[in-house]
Amino acid sequence: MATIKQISELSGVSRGTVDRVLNGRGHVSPEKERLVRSIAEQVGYKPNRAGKALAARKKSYIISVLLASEGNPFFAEVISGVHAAERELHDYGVKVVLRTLKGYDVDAQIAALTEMGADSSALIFNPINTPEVAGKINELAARGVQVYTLNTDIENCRRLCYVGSDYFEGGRIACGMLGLMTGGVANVGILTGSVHILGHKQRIDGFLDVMYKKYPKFRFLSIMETQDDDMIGFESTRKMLTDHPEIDTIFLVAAGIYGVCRAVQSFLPGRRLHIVSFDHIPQTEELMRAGLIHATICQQPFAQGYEAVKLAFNSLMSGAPPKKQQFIVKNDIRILENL
Amino acid sequence: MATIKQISELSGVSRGTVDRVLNGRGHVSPEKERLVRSIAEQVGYKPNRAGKALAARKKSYIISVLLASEGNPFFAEVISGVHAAERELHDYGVKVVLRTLKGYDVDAQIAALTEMGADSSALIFNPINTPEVAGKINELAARGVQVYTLNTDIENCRRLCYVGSDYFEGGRIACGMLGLMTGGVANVGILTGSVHILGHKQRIDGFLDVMYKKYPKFRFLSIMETQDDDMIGFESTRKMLTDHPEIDTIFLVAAGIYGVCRAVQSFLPGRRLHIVSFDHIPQTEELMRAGLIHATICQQPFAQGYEAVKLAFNSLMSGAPPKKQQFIVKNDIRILENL
DNA sequence: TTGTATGCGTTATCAA
DNA sequence: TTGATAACGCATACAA
Repeated sequence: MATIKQISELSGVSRGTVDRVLNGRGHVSPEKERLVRSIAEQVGYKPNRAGKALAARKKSYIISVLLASEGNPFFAEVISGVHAAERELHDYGVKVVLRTLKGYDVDAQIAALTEMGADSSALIFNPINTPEVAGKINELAARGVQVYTLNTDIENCRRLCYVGSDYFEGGRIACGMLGLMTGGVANVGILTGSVHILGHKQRIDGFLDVMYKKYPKFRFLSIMETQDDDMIGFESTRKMLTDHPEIDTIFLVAAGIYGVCRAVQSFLPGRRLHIVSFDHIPQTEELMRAGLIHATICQQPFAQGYEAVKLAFNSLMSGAPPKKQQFIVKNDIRILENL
Repeated sequence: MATIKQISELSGVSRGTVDRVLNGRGHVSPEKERLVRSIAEQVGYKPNRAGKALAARKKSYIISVLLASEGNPFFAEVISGVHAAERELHDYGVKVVLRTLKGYDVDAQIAALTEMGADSSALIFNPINTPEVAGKINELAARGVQVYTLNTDIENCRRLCYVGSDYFEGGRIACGMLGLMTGGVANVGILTGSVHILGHKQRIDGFLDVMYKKYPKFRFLSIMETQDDDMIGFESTRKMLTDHPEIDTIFLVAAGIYGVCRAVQSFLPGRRLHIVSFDHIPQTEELMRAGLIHATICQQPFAQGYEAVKLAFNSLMSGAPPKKQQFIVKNDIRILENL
């Protein structure tokens, strides 16, 4: 409602001084500082984003996005969301710079962060969960760069907000779906990406949570890793089905789903297993059309990319950090009919 | 990229003239008009929303939202979405005026449209599908009011865009879910709101589409109406279950779900039917916790309200109508674990 | 018909 | 330490 101009009139100081106070630029006498602050408080001053945006065009903000996404089709939609936000914010003097990395190499990620952080107002990325990366985040934050984590979070650091899904809930949903599909009776095998990856572990925890509380007739027989790889997934599944031919239900926690499904087809031909997976990539669609996977839990990748950029923008424009430390997108059940 | 100022410099005419041409205000000589247009074309002029917004603050745009929502809890989330967009756009000189009506009275809706249309730049509402309302939309459009339909569409009129779900797809998903839950064998009863309401009919069409193509062992035994009312729903269900005690699967197309579920409990105590419903209202949650309803198809009510307002805003600010005539939100499967 | 000046809210620059 | 002023892109009232 109130503008800087009004505050300057009410307090009898110039607009410049009000600006200096409100944006903490210093060089203001303590009395005036107090005066302006109290008046701004009274009138409930909130900076106007349109005005800020217009002024910002002269020296525009840069929001950098760094994704370890190359070769991982899941991120295609995340990137679409980033681009959509970019188009929407283009008029407001914001530049969005996107950079991708292949694989999860800590040194490469930190090098990229260093480079991008140099000229960015905000930095959005999917962190590798190591102390080195956390330290880098703190360093950037200390230099005034707003850091956001996307899709994956990291603990004990000064990131402003995590944008992503609730992996534990995702696992619970997967179990709930399998419960509905099997009538509550199932011999379950789990294929995860890696037991060391936090998100995968949380999905399994969620799955087991529902299983123990709600489905006493679920028997959990085996868990193996795919390393997010189709070949390893094939081999793991072969072994699992050989050791436990009574498995009729598979919980696919991560990638490598094509290899797993091929193994199912090869070693249990004609048998109809109940399979639930995560995310929606081209292979998922193919496997669902083939009737191998029956449901997949999605985590709104588009919204993740879009919201992360918008959150950063709003924070830059309003001057205040996000109110919530987490922006959790809803998990989304997909079956063939709503792929 | 290019601004009005730059175009004026390139073309050697004043900013005022460029403005007159680009916004079709007339009083410009044909030659200058052609000149300015060709240059604007060349440089790919797109008006800057921040600048427009700032200028608009002097005489701000009004976006009116009219919802036949009173007494219908489904719309609570739609309204939340409207408010969220309002907060977001507040800085850009836009006022959002919300008004609600009780029930679906054509005269009342038209009267409200007339009143709100008088001082609105854009009008968003869920139309009753009658020629009178269509005529009113055309009248408003002729007077320069941008009209958007929300949640429900209406044919043969000059509304700019429909924001809502795909009801046919919703029905297909419901059948897909029941297919998964029943193993493809079911005796189905359908309880719709009214066979005369287009959205309800489309959901049933979608359901039958999947049923005939994919589930040959589904037997469709009976369809009755609830009139969106719990008492009528109870009575209809009682009759349906008496006439067809073999029913083990219920497709709940619309409201009145509480009455239906109570009837199921009363007349088939202990029997576990497969029930799928639409939308997420407090009753739905209660019935799902009680294990009566197993899945519900939601249509992103929040996004509907939010996107409709934003679409109107973007259109007002960019001067161009939405590119798409429909903004279809995804249908969303919910089970107990992701309510 | 055309051009100019002013203001929207904010920021940056320059002068005092 | 302060204040005045110009600029961002657009719209409009007014002057020519």
